[in-house]
Amino acid sequence: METRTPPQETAESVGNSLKPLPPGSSSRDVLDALSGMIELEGLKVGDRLPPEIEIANQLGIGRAKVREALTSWQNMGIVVRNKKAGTRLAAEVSANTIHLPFTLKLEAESLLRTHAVRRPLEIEAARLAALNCSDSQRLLISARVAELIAVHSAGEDWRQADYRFHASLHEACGNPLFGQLIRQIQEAFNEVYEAPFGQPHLGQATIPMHTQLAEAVVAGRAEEAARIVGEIMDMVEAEVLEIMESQNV
Amino acid sequence: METRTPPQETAESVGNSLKPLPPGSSSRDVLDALSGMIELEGLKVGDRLPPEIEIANQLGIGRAKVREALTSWQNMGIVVRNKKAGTRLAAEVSANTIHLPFTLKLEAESLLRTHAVRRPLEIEAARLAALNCSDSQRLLISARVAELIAVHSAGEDWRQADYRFHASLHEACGNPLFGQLIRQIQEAFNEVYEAPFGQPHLGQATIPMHTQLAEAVVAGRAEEAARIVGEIMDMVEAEVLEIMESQNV
DNA sequence: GAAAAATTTAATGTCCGACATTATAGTTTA
DNA sequence: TAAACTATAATGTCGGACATTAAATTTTTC
Repeated sequence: METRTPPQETAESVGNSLKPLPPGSSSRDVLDALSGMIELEGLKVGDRLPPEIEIANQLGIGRAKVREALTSWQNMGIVVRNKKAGTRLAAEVSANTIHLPFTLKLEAESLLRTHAVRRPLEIEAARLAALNCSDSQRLLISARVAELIAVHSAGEDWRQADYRFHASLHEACGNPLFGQLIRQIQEAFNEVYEAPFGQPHLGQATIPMHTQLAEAVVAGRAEEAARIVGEIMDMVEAEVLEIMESQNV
Repeated sequence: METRTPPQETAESVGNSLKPLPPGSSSRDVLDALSGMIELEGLKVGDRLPPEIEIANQLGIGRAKVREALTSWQNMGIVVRNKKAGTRLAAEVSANTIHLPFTLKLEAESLLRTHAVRRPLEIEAARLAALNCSDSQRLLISARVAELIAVHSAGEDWRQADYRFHASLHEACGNPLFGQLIRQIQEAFNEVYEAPFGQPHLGQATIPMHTQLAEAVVAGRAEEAARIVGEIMDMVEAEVLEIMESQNV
Protein backbone atom coordinates (compact mmCIF):
# COMPACT_ATOMS: atom_id res chain seq x y z
CA MET A 1 0.00 0.00 0.00
CA GLU A 2 1.84 3.02 -1.19
CA THR A 3 1.24 6.29 0.58
CA ARG A 4 -0.38 8.86 -1.62
CA THR A 5 0.88 11.72 0.53
CA PRO A 6 -1.25 14.56 -0.69
CA PRO A 7 -0.24 17.30 1.74
CA GLN A 8 -3.99 17.76 2.21
CA GLU A 9 -4.06 21.47 1.70
CA THR A 10 -3.18 23.18 4.93
CA ALA A 11 -3.18 21.01 7.97
CA GLU A 12 0.30 20.21 9.15
CA SER A 13 2.10 22.36 6.65
CA VAL A 14 0.65 25.59 7.94
CA GLY A 15 0.92 27.06 11.34
CA ASN A 16 4.38 26.54 12.70
CA SER A 17 4.93 30.25 12.45
CA LEU A 18 3.09 31.05 15.66
CA LYS A 19 5.30 31.96 18.56
CA PRO A 20 4.26 31.68 22.20
CA LEU A 21 2.48 34.71 23.53
CA PRO A 22 3.73 36.44 26.66
CA PRO A 23 1.52 35.91 29.69
CA GLY A 24 -1.27 38.38 30.12
CA SER A 25 -1.94 38.66 26.42
CA SER A 26 -5.41 39.66 25.40
CA SER A 27 -7.60 38.01 22.85
CA ARG A 28 -6.69 40.84 20.57
CA ASP A 29 -3.08 39.75 20.77
CA VAL A 30 -4.22 36.35 19.63
CA LEU A 31 -5.83 37.92 16.59
CA ASP A 32 -2.71 39.94 15.91
CA ALA A 33 -0.63 36.80 16.04
CA LEU A 34 -3.05 35.04 13.74
CA SER A 35 -3.12 37.83 11.19
CA GLY A 36 0.64 37.87 11.24
CA MET A 37 0.65 34.18 10.51
CA ILE A 38 -1.96 34.58 7.79
CA GLU A 39 0.09 37.19 6.03
CA LEU A 40 3.30 35.26 6.47
CA GLU A 41 1.86 32.07 5.07
CA GLY A 42 0.01 33.93 2.36
CA LEU A 43 -3.36 32.46 3.27
CA LYS A 44 -6.21 33.55 1.03
CA VAL A 45 -9.95 33.60 1.32
CA GLY A 46 -11.22 30.06 1.61
CA ASP A 47 -8.02 28.72 3.11
CA ARG A 48 -8.11 26.78 6.28
CA LEU A 49 -6.67 27.89 9.58
CA PRO A 50 -4.95 25.47 11.93
CA PRO A 51 -7.24 23.75 14.42
CA GLU A 52 -8.00 25.65 17.58
CA ILE A 53 -6.14 23.18 19.71
CA GLU A 54 -3.02 23.58 17.65
CA ILE A 55 -3.19 27.35 17.72
CA ALA A 56 -3.59 27.14 21.45
CA ASN A 57 -0.61 24.86 21.85
CA GLN A 58 1.64 26.94 19.66
CA LEU A 59 0.69 30.16 21.38
CA GLY A 60 0.99 28.52 24.75
CA ILE A 61 -2.54 29.42 25.80
CA GLY A 62 -5.77 27.59 26.45
CA ARG A 63 -8.26 26.65 23.83
CA ALA A 64 -10.95 28.84 25.41
CA LYS A 65 -8.93 31.93 24.70
CA VAL A 66 -8.41 30.92 21.11
CA ARG A 67 -12.11 30.33 20.77
CA GLU A 68 -12.92 33.78 22.12
CA ALA A 69 -10.62 35.34 19.59
CA LEU A 70 -11.89 33.29 16.67
CA THR A 71 -15.49 33.93 17.64
CA SER A 72 -14.69 37.61 17.44
CA TRP A 73 -13.53 37.13 13.91
CA GLN A 74 -16.53 34.99 13.18
CA ASN A 75 -18.88 37.69 14.36
CA MET A 76 -17.05 40.17 12.17
CA GLY A 77 -17.42 37.89 9.19
CA ILE A 78 -13.70 37.32 8.84
CA VAL A 79 -13.81 33.58 9.29
CA VAL A 80 -16.45 30.91 9.02
CA ARG A 81 -16.36 27.83 11.16
CA ASN A 82 -17.95 24.58 10.27
CA LYS A 83 -17.29 21.75 12.65
CA LYS A 84 -15.05 19.21 11.07
CA ALA A 85 -14.71 21.38 7.99
CA GLY A 86 -12.62 23.62 10.18
CA THR A 87 -12.16 27.36 10.32
CA ARG A 88 -11.68 29.12 7.02
CA LEU A 89 -10.97 32.65 5.99
CA ALA A 90 -14.04 34.45 4.67
CA ALA A 91 -12.40 37.83 4.15
CA GLU A 92 -8.97 38.94 3.28
CA VAL A 93 -6.76 39.46 6.28
CA SER A 94 -3.68 41.48 5.67
CA ALA A 95 -1.94 44.57 6.79
CA ASN A 96 -4.05 47.03 4.82
CA THR A 97 -7.30 45.79 6.17
CA ILE A 98 -9.97 47.52 8.13
CA HIS A 99 -12.31 44.96 9.52
CA LEU A 100 -15.83 46.12 9.51
CA PRO A 101 -18.62 45.25 11.40
CA PHE A 102 -21.18 43.42 12.77
CA THR A 103 -24.50 44.96 12.77
CA LEU A 104 -26.87 45.04 15.61
CA LYS A 105 -30.43 44.62 14.58
CA LEU A 106 -31.18 47.59 12.45
CA GLU A 107 -34.70 48.76 11.96
CA ALA A 108 -36.50 49.32 8.73
CA GLU A 109 -36.16 53.05 9.10
CA SER A 110 -32.40 52.76 8.91
CA LEU A 111 -32.51 51.08 5.52
CA LEU A 112 -32.35 54.45 3.88
CA ARG A 113 -29.57 55.59 6.16
CA THR A 114 -27.50 52.58 5.31
CA HIS A 115 -28.11 53.16 1.66
CA ALA A 116 -27.15 56.81 2.05
CA VAL A 117 -23.76 55.82 3.36
CA ARG A 118 -23.21 53.32 0.63
CA ARG A 119 -24.01 55.82 -2.09
CA PRO A 120 -20.94 58.06 -1.99
CA LEU A 121 -18.66 55.07 -1.59
CA GLU A 122 -20.05 53.40 -4.70
CA ILE A 123 -19.76 56.61 -6.66
CA GLU A 124 -16.17 57.19 -5.64
CA ALA A 125 -15.24 53.58 -6.28
CA ALA A 126 -16.63 53.81 -9.80
CA ARG A 127 -14.80 57.05 -10.42
CA LEU A 128 -11.53 55.59 -9.24
CA ALA A 129 -12.14 52.44 -11.23
CA ALA A 130 -12.54 54.48 -14.38
CA LEU A 131 -9.28 56.27 -13.65
CA ASN A 132 -7.17 53.36 -12.51
CA CYS A 133 -8.28 50.08 -13.97
CA SER A 134 -5.82 47.93 -15.84
CA ASP A 135 -6.43 46.22 -19.16
CA SER A 136 -7.19 42.88 -17.60
CA GLN A 137 -9.63 44.54 -15.25
CA ARG A 138 -11.30 46.18 -18.21
CA LEU A 139 -11.80 42.79 -19.75
CA LEU A 140 -13.18 41.42 -16.52
CA ILE A 141 -15.65 44.27 -16.14
CA SER A 142 -16.89 43.84 -19.68
CA ALA A 143 -17.28 40.14 -19.17
CA ARG A 144 -19.16 40.60 -15.95
CA VAL A 145 -21.62 43.07 -17.35
CA ALA A 146 -22.22 40.80 -20.32
CA GLU A 147 -22.89 37.96 -17.93
CA LEU A 148 -25.28 40.13 -15.97
CA ILE A 149 -27.24 41.10 -19.05
CA ALA A 150 -27.35 37.53 -20.26
CA VAL A 151 -28.55 36.12 -16.98
CA HIS A 152 -31.12 38.84 -16.62
CA SER A 153 -32.58 38.52 -20.08
CA ALA A 154 -32.80 34.78 -19.58
CA GLY A 155 -35.13 35.54 -16.73
CA GLU A 156 -32.90 33.90 -14.17
CA ASP A 157 -31.83 35.17 -10.78
CA TRP A 158 -29.40 37.92 -11.61
CA ARG A 159 -28.37 39.00 -8.12
CA GLN A 160 -25.23 36.92 -8.01
CA ALA A 161 -24.17 38.26 -11.38
CA ASP A 162 -24.93 41.78 -10.24
CA TYR A 163 -22.85 41.26 -7.17
CA ARG A 164 -19.93 39.96 -9.18
CA PHE A 165 -20.11 42.89 -11.55
CA HIS A 166 -19.97 45.43 -8.77
CA ALA A 167 -17.22 43.48 -7.05
CA SER A 168 -15.15 43.74 -10.22
CA LEU A 169 -15.64 47.51 -10.12
CA HIS A 170 -14.57 47.68 -6.50
CA GLU A 171 -11.51 45.67 -7.28
CA ALA A 172 -10.66 47.82 -10.24
CA CYS A 173 -10.67 50.97 -8.16
CA GLY A 174 -7.33 49.92 -6.72
CA ASN A 175 -8.24 50.38 -3.08
CA PRO A 176 -9.42 47.24 -1.33
CA LEU A 177 -10.97 49.22 1.48
CA PHE A 178 -13.79 50.37 -0.75
CA GLY A 179 -14.82 46.85 -1.60
CA GLN A 180 -14.64 45.72 1.99
CA LEU A 181 -16.65 48.62 3.31
CA ILE A 182 -19.30 48.43 0.65
CA ARG A 183 -19.66 44.71 1.01
CA GLN A 184 -20.19 44.97 4.72
CA ILE A 185 -22.61 47.82 4.36
CA GLN A 186 -24.57 45.90 1.80
CA GLU A 187 -24.72 42.86 4.01
CA ALA A 188 -26.09 44.97 6.80
CA PHE A 189 -28.61 46.39 4.38
CA ASN A 190 -29.72 43.00 3.13
CA GLU A 191 -30.08 41.66 6.59
CA VAL A 192 -32.48 44.41 7.51
CA TYR A 193 -34.23 44.38 4.20
CA GLU A 194 -34.94 40.70 4.03
CA ALA A 195 -36.55 40.46 7.41
CA PRO A 196 -39.71 42.38 6.53
CA PHE A 197 -39.63 42.29 2.75
CA GLY A 198 -38.26 38.91 1.80
CA GLN A 199 -35.88 38.84 -1.12
CA PRO A 200 -37.45 40.72 -3.99
CA HIS A 201 -35.18 41.66 -6.83
CA LEU A 202 -34.12 45.16 -6.02
CA GLY A 203 -32.87 47.39 -8.77
CA GLN A 204 -34.44 45.53 -11.65
CA ALA A 205 -34.93 48.77 -13.55
CA THR A 206 -31.26 49.64 -13.34
CA ILE A 207 -30.03 46.66 -15.31
CA PRO A 208 -29.84 48.48 -18.66
CA MET A 209 -27.81 51.24 -17.07
CA HIS A 210 -25.13 48.79 -16.09
CA THR A 211 -24.03 48.48 -19.67
CA GLN A 212 -23.46 52.20 -19.93
CA LEU A 213 -21.67 52.13 -16.60
CA ALA A 214 -19.30 49.43 -17.73
CA GLU A 215 -18.62 51.27 -20.96
CA ALA A 216 -17.86 54.48 -19.13
CA VAL A 217 -15.50 52.75 -16.75
CA VAL A 218 -13.53 50.83 -19.35
CA ALA A 219 -13.33 54.00 -21.46
CA GLY A 220 -11.98 55.90 -18.48
CA ARG A 221 -14.81 58.43 -18.42
CA ALA A 222 -14.74 58.88 -14.68
CA GLU A 223 -17.35 61.58 -14.24
CA GLU A 224 -19.85 59.80 -16.43
CA ALA A 225 -19.31 56.59 -14.47
CA ALA A 226 -19.83 58.44 -11.23
CA ARG A 227 -23.00 60.04 -12.53
CA ILE A 228 -24.47 56.72 -13.66
CA VAL A 229 -23.73 55.08 -10.33
CA GLY A 230 -25.43 57.96 -8.60
CA GLU A 231 -28.49 57.47 -10.76
CA ILE A 232 -28.51 53.75 -10.06
CA MET A 233 -28.33 54.37 -6.36
CA ASP A 234 -31.13 56.89 -6.59
CA MET A 235 -33.33 54.44 -8.42
CA VAL A 236 -32.70 51.76 -5.84
CA GLU A 237 -33.50 54.21 -3.10
CA ALA A 238 -36.76 55.16 -4.79
CA GLU A 239 -37.63 51.51 -5.08
CA VAL A 240 -36.97 50.91 -1.41
CA LEU A 241 -39.13 53.87 -0.49
CA GLU A 242 -41.93 52.61 -2.68
CA ILE A 243 -41.86 49.13 -1.21
CA MET A 244 -41.77 50.49 2.32
CA GLU A 245 -44.73 52.73 1.70
CA SER A 246 -46.70 50.02 -0.01
CA GLN A 247 -46.34 47.98 3.14
CA ASN A 248 -47.07 50.84 5.51
CA VAL A 249 -43.77 50.70 7.26
CA MET B 1 -27.73 47.63 62.21
CA GLU B 2 -30.12 49.05 59.68
CA THR B 3 -29.77 48.11 56.07
CA ARG B 4 -28.79 50.99 53.89
CA THR B 5 -30.15 49.31 50.77
CA PRO B 6 -28.54 51.34 48.09
CA PRO B 7 -29.60 49.39 45.01
CA GLN B 8 -25.93 49.62 44.08
CA GLU B 9 -26.43 50.80 40.55
CA THR B 10 -27.25 47.85 38.38
CA ALA B 11 -26.63 44.52 39.91
CA GLU B 12 -29.83 42.80 40.90
CA SER B 13 -32.17 45.38 39.47
CA VAL B 14 -31.04 44.87 35.91
CA GLY B 15 -31.11 41.78 33.87
CA ASN B 16 -34.30 39.88 34.49
CA SER B 17 -35.35 40.73 30.98
CA LEU B 18 -33.25 38.01 29.41
CA LYS B 19 -35.19 35.03 28.20
CA PRO B 20 -33.70 31.58 27.64
CA LEU B 21 -32.22 31.07 24.24
CA PRO B 22 -33.31 28.16 22.09
CA PRO B 23 -30.71 25.42 21.76
CA GLY B 24 -28.24 25.82 18.96
CA SER B 25 -28.06 29.58 19.33
CA SER B 26 -24.92 31.25 18.16
CA SER B 27 -22.83 33.74 20.03
CA ARG B 28 -24.36 36.32 17.79
CA ASP B 29 -27.76 35.45 19.21
CA VAL B 30 -26.31 36.11 22.62
CA LEU B 31 -25.31 39.58 21.50
CA ASP B 32 -28.75 40.16 20.01
CA ALA B 33 -30.34 39.17 23.28
CA LEU B 34 -27.99 41.45 25.18
CA SER B 35 -28.61 44.44 22.93
CA GLY B 36 -32.32 43.87 23.32
CA MET B 37 -31.88 43.92 27.07
CA ILE B 38 -29.71 47.02 26.90
CA GLU B 39 -32.28 48.88 24.89
CA LEU B 40 -35.13 47.68 27.08
CA GLU B 41 -33.43 48.70 30.27
CA GLY B 42 -32.20 51.91 28.75
CA LEU B 43 -28.57 51.27 29.64
CA LYS B 44 -26.20 54.04 28.67
CA VAL B 45 -22.49 54.31 28.13
CA GLY B 46 -20.71 53.56 31.37
CA ASP B 47 -23.48 51.41 32.78
CA ARG B 48 -22.72 47.99 34.03
CA LEU B 49 -23.92 44.76 32.49
CA PRO B 50 -24.99 41.82 34.59
CA PRO B 51 -22.21 39.40 35.51
CA GLU B 52 -21.35 36.76 32.97
CA ILE B 53 -22.56 33.99 35.19
CA GLU B 54 -25.95 35.63 35.56
CA ILE B 55 -26.30 36.25 31.84
CA ALA B 56 -25.42 32.62 31.29
CA ASN B 57 -27.99 31.42 33.79
CA GLN B 58 -30.75 33.61 32.46
CA LEU B 59 -30.07 32.64 28.87
CA GLY B 60 -29.75 29.01 29.84
CA ILE B 61 -26.27 28.66 28.36
CA GLY B 62 -22.77 28.16 29.63
CA ARG B 63 -20.48 30.91 30.76
CA ALA B 64 -17.97 30.13 28.02
CA LYS B 65 -20.49 31.06 25.37
CA VAL B 66 -21.27 34.32 27.10
CA ARG B 67 -17.58 35.07 27.30
CA GLU B 68 -17.11 34.48 23.60
CA ALA B 69 -19.91 36.89 22.84
CA LEU B 70 -18.70 39.56 25.26
CA THR B 71 -15.15 39.24 24.00
CA SER B 72 -16.48 39.98 20.55
CA TRP B 73 -17.96 43.18 21.88
CA GLN B 74 -14.79 43.93 23.74
CA ASN B 75 -12.72 43.60 20.58
CA MET B 76 -15.13 45.91 18.82
CA GLY B 77 -14.81 48.45 21.58
CA ILE B 78 -18.43 48.17 22.61
CA VAL B 79 -17.73 47.08 26.16
CA VAL B 80 -14.80 47.25 28.51
CA ARG B 81 -14.19 44.59 31.11
CA ASN B 82 -12.30 45.10 34.26
CA LYS B 83 -12.27 42.20 36.65
CA LYS B 84 -14.28 42.94 39.68
CA ALA B 85 -15.31 46.29 38.21
CA GLY B 86 -17.39 44.27 35.83
CA THR B 87 -18.36 44.75 32.23
CA ARG B 88 -19.47 48.19 31.20
CA LEU B 89 -20.81 49.74 28.04
CA ALA B 90 -18.21 51.77 26.18
CA ALA B 91 -20.34 52.62 23.17
CA GLU B 92 -23.97 53.17 22.63
CA VAL B 93 -25.85 50.02 21.78
CA SER B 94 -29.21 50.50 20.18
CA ALA B 95 -31.02 49.96 16.99
CA ASN B 96 -29.80 51.95 13.98
CA THR B 97 -26.25 51.33 14.95
CA ILE B 98 -23.47 49.83 12.96
CA HIS B 99 -20.62 48.88 15.21
CA LEU B 100 -17.29 49.06 13.57
CA PRO B 101 -14.81 46.99 15.31
CA PHE B 102 -11.32 46.66 15.31
CA THR B 103 -8.48 47.51 13.11
CA LEU B 104 -5.69 45.21 12.26
CA LYS B 105 -2.32 46.77 12.20
CA LEU B 106 -2.29 48.99 9.17
CA GLU B 107 0.88 49.90 7.42
CA ALA B 108 2.02 53.30 6.41
CA GLU B 109 1.30 52.57 2.79
CA SER B 110 -2.36 52.27 3.56
CA LEU B 111 -2.61 55.73 5.06
CA LEU B 112 -3.58 57.10 1.69
CA ARG B 113 -6.06 54.33 1.11
CA THR B 114 -7.74 55.01 4.37
CA HIS B 115 -7.88 58.67 3.58
CA ALA B 116 -9.32 57.90 0.17
CA VAL B 117 -12.23 56.13 1.76
CA ARG B 118 -12.85 58.89 4.21
CA ARG B 119 -12.94 61.52 1.52
CA PRO B 120 -16.27 60.76 -0.17
CA LEU B 121 -17.92 60.20 3.18
CA GLU B 122 -16.84 63.59 4.46
CA ILE B 123 -17.98 65.27 1.29
CA GLU B 124 -21.38 63.65 1.35
CA ALA B 125 -21.81 64.36 5.04
CA ALA B 126 -21.12 68.04 4.44
CA ARG B 127 -23.51 68.15 1.54
CA LEU B 128 -26.26 66.54 3.58
CA ALA B 129 -25.51 68.82 6.49
CA ALA B 130 -26.00 71.85 4.29
CA LEU B 131 -29.32 70.47 3.11
CA ASN B 132 -30.70 69.19 6.37
CA CYS B 133 -29.36 71.03 9.34
CA SER B 134 -31.73 72.62 11.81
CA ASP B 135 -31.44 76.10 13.24
CA SER B 136 -29.89 74.94 16.47
CA GLN B 137 -27.38 72.91 14.54
CA ARG B 138 -26.54 75.98 12.49
CA LEU B 139 -25.77 77.82 15.69
CA LEU B 140 -23.67 74.97 16.95
CA ILE B 141 -21.67 74.79 13.75
CA SER B 142 -20.98 78.49 13.80
CA ALA B 143 -19.92 78.31 17.41
CA ARG B 144 -17.62 75.41 16.76
CA VAL B 145 -15.87 77.02 13.86
CA ALA B 146 -15.44 80.21 15.88
CA GLU B 147 -13.93 78.15 18.66
CA LEU B 148 -11.61 76.46 16.20
CA ILE B 149 -10.40 79.74 14.77
CA ALA B 150 -9.92 81.22 18.23
CA VAL B 151 -7.97 78.26 19.54
CA HIS B 152 -5.84 78.16 16.44
CA SER B 153 -4.96 81.82 16.39
CA ALA B 154 -4.07 81.60 20.06
CA GLY B 155 -1.42 79.10 19.02
CA GLU B 156 -2.90 76.36 21.13
CA ASP B 157 -3.56 72.77 20.18
CA TRP B 158 -6.52 72.99 17.86
CA ARG B 159 -7.07 69.33 17.12
CA GLN B 160 -9.78 68.85 19.69
CA ALA B 161 -11.61 71.90 18.40
CA ASP B 162 -11.21 70.65 14.86
CA TYR B 163 -12.62 67.31 15.85
CA ARG B 164 -15.61 68.91 17.53
CA PHE B 165 -16.30 71.07 14.53
CA HIS B 166 -16.35 68.13 12.16
CA ALA B 167 -18.42 66.13 14.61
CA SER B 168 -21.02 68.89 14.58
CA LEU B 169 -21.13 68.61 10.80
CA HIS B 170 -21.58 64.87 10.95
CA GLU B 171 -24.36 65.26 13.43
CA ALA B 172 -26.04 67.92 11.34
CA CYS B 173 -26.16 65.66 8.30
CA GLY B 174 -28.99 63.77 9.96
CA ASN B 175 -27.56 60.30 9.51
CA PRO B 176 -25.60 58.99 12.48
CA LEU B 177 -23.94 56.31 10.39
CA PHE B 178 -21.77 58.90 8.68
CA GLY B 179 -20.35 60.12 11.94
CA GLN B 180 -19.73 56.62 13.23
CA LEU B 181 -18.02 55.47 10.08
CA ILE B 182 -15.86 58.52 9.72
CA ARG B 183 -14.86 58.45 13.33
CA GLN B 184 -13.75 54.85 13.12
CA ILE B 185 -11.90 55.44 9.90
CA GLN B 186 -10.14 58.41 11.38
CA GLU B 187 -9.16 56.42 14.43
CA ALA B 188 -7.66 53.78 12.20
CA PHE B 189 -5.85 56.50 10.31
CA ASN B 190 -4.47 58.10 13.43
CA GLU B 191 -3.34 54.80 14.82
CA VAL B 192 -1.24 54.21 11.73
CA TYR B 193 -0.13 57.76 11.36
CA GLU B 194 1.11 58.31 14.85
CA ALA B 195 3.31 55.27 14.91
CA PRO B 196 5.93 56.53 12.49
CA PHE B 197 5.21 60.24 12.43
CA GLY B 198 4.27 61.18 15.93
CA GLN B 199 1.46 63.66 16.25
CA PRO B 200 2.22 66.60 14.02
CA HIS B 201 -0.64 68.95 13.39
CA LEU B 202 -2.10 67.75 10.15
CA GLY B 203 -4.16 70.12 8.07
CA GLN B 204 -2.82 73.34 9.50
CA ALA B 205 -3.17 75.05 6.15
CA THR B 206 -6.84 74.20 5.91
CA ILE B 207 -7.91 76.14 8.97
CA PRO B 208 -8.96 79.27 7.10
CA MET B 209 -11.10 77.20 4.78
CA HIS B 210 -13.13 75.96 7.69
CA THR B 211 -14.78 79.33 8.03
CA GLN B 212 -15.96 79.23 4.45
CA LEU B 213 -17.12 75.67 4.96
CA ALA B 214 -19.19 76.58 7.98
CA GLU B 215 -20.71 79.53 6.14
CA ALA B 216 -21.63 77.39 3.19
CA VAL B 217 -23.24 74.77 5.39
CA VAL B 218 -25.30 77.14 7.50
CA ALA B 219 -26.37 78.97 4.34
CA GLY B 220 -27.48 75.70 2.82
CA ARG B 221 -25.09 75.91 -0.14
CA ALA B 222 -24.59 72.18 -0.42
CA GLU B 223 -22.43 72.00 -3.52
CA GLU B 224 -20.08 74.68 -2.25
CA ALA B 225 -19.76 72.90 1.06
CA ALA B 226 -18.99 69.65 -0.70
CA ARG B 227 -16.40 71.33 -2.87
CA ILE B 228 -14.64 72.91 0.09
CA VAL B 229 -14.50 69.63 1.97
CA GLY B 230 -13.02 68.02 -1.10
CA GLU B 231 -10.33 70.67 -1.21
CA ILE B 232 -9.61 70.24 2.47
CA MET B 233 -9.25 66.53 2.05
CA ASP B 234 -6.96 67.04 -0.92
CA MET B 235 -4.74 69.37 1.05
CA VAL B 236 -4.49 66.91 3.90
CA GLU B 237 -3.62 64.17 1.47
CA ALA B 238 -0.91 66.30 -0.08
CA GLU B 239 0.46 66.99 3.36
CA VAL B 240 0.55 63.30 4.22
CA LEU B 241 2.35 62.55 0.97
CA GLU B 242 4.88 65.24 1.67
CA ILE B 243 5.62 64.00 5.16
CA MET B 244 5.92 60.43 3.99
CA GLU B 245 8.34 61.36 1.26
CA SER B 246 10.41 63.53 3.51
CA GLN B 247 10.90 60.51 5.72
CA ASN B 248 11.55 58.10 2.87
CA VAL B 249 8.63 55.87 3.66
C1' DG C 1 -14.93 -2.64 -10.47
C1' DA C 2 -17.80 1.19 -9.36
C1' DA C 3 -21.40 3.10 -6.69
C1' DA C 4 -23.69 3.21 -2.34
C1' DA C 5 -23.79 2.58 2.47
C1' DA C 6 -21.74 2.30 6.84
C1' DT C 7 -17.93 3.46 9.81
C1' DT C 8 -14.23 6.11 11.51
C1' DT C 9 -12.18 10.37 12.51
C1' DA C 10 -10.92 15.06 13.28
C1' DA C 11 -12.46 19.13 13.97
C1' DT C 12 -15.79 22.51 16.22
C1' DG C 13 -19.62 23.38 19.86
C1' DT C 14 -20.83 23.27 24.59
C1' DC C 15 -20.65 22.96 29.31
C1' DC C 16 -18.54 22.35 33.81
C1' DG C 17 -15.29 22.90 37.50
C1' DA C 18 -11.29 24.82 39.51
C1' DC C 19 -8.40 28.33 40.50
C1' DA C 20 -5.82 32.89 39.76
C1' DT C 21 -6.27 37.85 39.64
C1' DT C 22 -7.94 42.12 40.92
C1' DA C 23 -10.79 46.23 41.75
C1' DT C 24 -14.13 47.32 44.83
C1' DA C 25 -16.48 47.19 49.36
C1' DG C 26 -16.22 46.51 54.04
C1' DT C 27 -13.66 46.23 58.49
C1' DT C 28 -10.28 47.04 61.56
C1' DT C 29 -6.70 49.65 63.47
C1' DA C 30 -3.82 53.75 64.37
C1' DT D 1 -11.01 60.64 60.78
C1' DA D 2 -7.72 58.34 57.99
C1' DA D 3 -4.98 54.63 56.80
C1' DA D 4 -4.23 49.81 56.45
C1' DC D 5 -6.00 45.48 56.10
C1' DT D 6 -9.43 41.89 54.79
C1' DA D 7 -13.25 40.01 52.36
C1' DT D 8 -15.74 39.61 48.24
C1' DA D 9 -17.44 39.40 43.77
C1' DA D 10 -16.47 39.79 39.50
C1' DT D 11 -13.41 38.69 35.33
C1' DG D 12 -9.29 35.81 33.36
C1' DT D 13 -7.56 31.37 32.37
C1' DC D 14 -7.08 26.66 31.88
C1' DG D 15 -8.21 21.71 31.46
C1' DG D 16 -11.35 18.05 30.84
C1' DA D 17 -15.36 15.81 29.20
C1' DC D 18 -18.57 15.03 25.93
C1' DA D 19 -21.84 16.12 21.93
C1' DT D 20 -22.16 17.20 17.06
C1' DT D 21 -21.01 17.08 12.54
C1' DA D 22 -18.84 16.98 8.08
C1' DA D 23 -15.15 14.93 5.82
C1' DA D 24 -12.42 10.81 4.99
C1' DT D 25 -12.19 5.95 4.95
C1' DT D 26 -13.75 1.46 4.70
C1' DT D 27 -17.04 -1.90 3.75
C1' DT D 28 -20.81 -3.66 1.37
C1' DT D 29 -23.62 -4.26 -2.56
C1' DC D 30 -24.85 -4.45 -7.28
